[in-house]
Amino acid sequence: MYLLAGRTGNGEFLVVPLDSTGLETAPARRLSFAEFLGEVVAAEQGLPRWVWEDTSRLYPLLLAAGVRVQRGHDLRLCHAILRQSALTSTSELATAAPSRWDSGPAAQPEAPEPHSTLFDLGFADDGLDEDPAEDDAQAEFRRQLTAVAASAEPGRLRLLLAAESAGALIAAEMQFAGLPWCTEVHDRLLTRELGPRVAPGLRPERLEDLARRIRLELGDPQVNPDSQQDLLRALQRAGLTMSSTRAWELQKLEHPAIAPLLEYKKLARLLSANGWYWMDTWIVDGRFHPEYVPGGVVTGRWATRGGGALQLPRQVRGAVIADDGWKLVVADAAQLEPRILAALSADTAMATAGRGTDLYAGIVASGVVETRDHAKVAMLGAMYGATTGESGRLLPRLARAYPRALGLTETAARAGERGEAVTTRLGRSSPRPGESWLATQAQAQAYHPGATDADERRARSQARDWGRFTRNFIVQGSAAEWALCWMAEIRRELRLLQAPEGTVPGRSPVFTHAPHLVFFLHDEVIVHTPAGLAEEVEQIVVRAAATAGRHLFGDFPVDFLLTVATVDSYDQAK
DNA sequence: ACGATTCGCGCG
DNA sequence: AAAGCGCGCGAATCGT
Repeated sequence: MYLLAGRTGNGEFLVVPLDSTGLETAPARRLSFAEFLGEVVAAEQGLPRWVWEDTSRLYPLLLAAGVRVQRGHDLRLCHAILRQSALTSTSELATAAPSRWDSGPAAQPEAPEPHSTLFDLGFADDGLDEDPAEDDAQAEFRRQLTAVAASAEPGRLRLLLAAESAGALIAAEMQFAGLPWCTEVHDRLLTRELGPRVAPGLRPERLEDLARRIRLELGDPQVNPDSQQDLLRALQRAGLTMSSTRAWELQKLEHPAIAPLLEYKKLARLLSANGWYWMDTWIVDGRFHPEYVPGGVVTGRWATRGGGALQLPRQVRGAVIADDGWKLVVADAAQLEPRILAALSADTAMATAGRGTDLYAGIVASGVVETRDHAKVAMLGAMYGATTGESGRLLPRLARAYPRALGLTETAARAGERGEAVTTRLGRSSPRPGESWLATQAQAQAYHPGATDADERRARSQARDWGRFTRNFIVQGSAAEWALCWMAEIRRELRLLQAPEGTVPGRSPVFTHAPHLVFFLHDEVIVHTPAGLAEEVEQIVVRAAATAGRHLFGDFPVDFLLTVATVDSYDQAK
């Protein structure tokens, strides 16, 4: 059963029961927020799917009131998928003129203030926009159901929409719960690396020392190591030939200034990206509450807004510490993208290489290449479109051993070079290139009177760029789908784990008493769990990976191996 | 003075 | 070691 929910113009909530085609089975009910909460809790007994416009705007209100739901359908996210998908390209939804449903990803009215966001604003705040007429949402839902039903792959699309919507619920829940963060440990780490905290704008002691040494070794008392051009000029004056100040270029050089400079760059990065200012801004009551943006990346991966949650450096992961009596279960899908590629292309040889073992090691064991590093760099090259270097040299050997897998990436690349879209396992299609791309291609056609050699070169290079994008899209996007299914399954099973105690489904202090997801990083999750349940959580996470594999690829025999660890702090994992 | 762009680097 | 994909963010620098 579906329950359509939304807000009316005057702050009331509307709930409409719908049948499987999106038609109402009972009149809409107008409810106060308190009534709405009661309705949600009561309805959860029947495991409905909540249909609403935007999970990221409505669900935080429920979470703040202590209410969770199990299943959802996010109209905004699902619209974006169906609008673009090659599987639904002839549907009314895809062919209609652009509407408000095409306004793009989560147009946030204002940047969230870290200290006054969803966790404490409650629902008295009127800053939220009102949902427009519910008719509109219902009509959109019906268009979506129709588009899916008429598509060539309704089963896959249904799974994709369910997974995307589950992701939206999880994203809101993870932001609400937050990642356990120990500011004392973080502060000690910063002090050990940088020296005692100083006022913003000043260099901590260690950085100041290093800056002094750099100036001394370069014989330039003025040079500012924070200024790239300043630094580049000073390095060139010291006789070093280089075109940038990138760390990997510096590493190749022999000069007494290089070592302190590399150290300076590392520490300056730590200070500016995850220093005391970051800590004060983003850690609230021992929790890091990043804002996740499901569907924020073209391929279907998540993005985040603020805090750089998806770039948490290994350096500071020691500050992610489980509460007393709790543990972190950290799980990482091993060589996810190559495994996805093997399954996508039904390449049984590649799947066999990864059966029960590190896939790169399996490639070595099959005699395709000599070392694990070679296997890895060659695989990445195949998925990213490398042509030169080590990776380019190894590719032919990989192609001989795994013709189906490599054939799939090549086909995807050729499609992109022609300006065509490619589609993931569950039905997310890549965007078409823009007008300027098409214009450049047309311009370079041989028969075009104005075309020059330079035009042609530029067009070919641009076509190859787009080919590398589509080549990667199909793998990265399908891997993102697997990860969504994995996480949705973990969430579902965690809920069953806590159910037997006679709790009310919609209302339970999950985030203080029961295992729950607290972090997601493309192919990695963290569950915060009471220590006594950690073993069961590990089993759930492993089982969920196998289930996700079956959901996407049926019986195709590819393993999705995980590295799983139960730890007290994030840096203890792998 | 201030918004947009570039560089460099963190993550997968 | 680093080029081939996808990102976000901060500081310096550019452009107005």
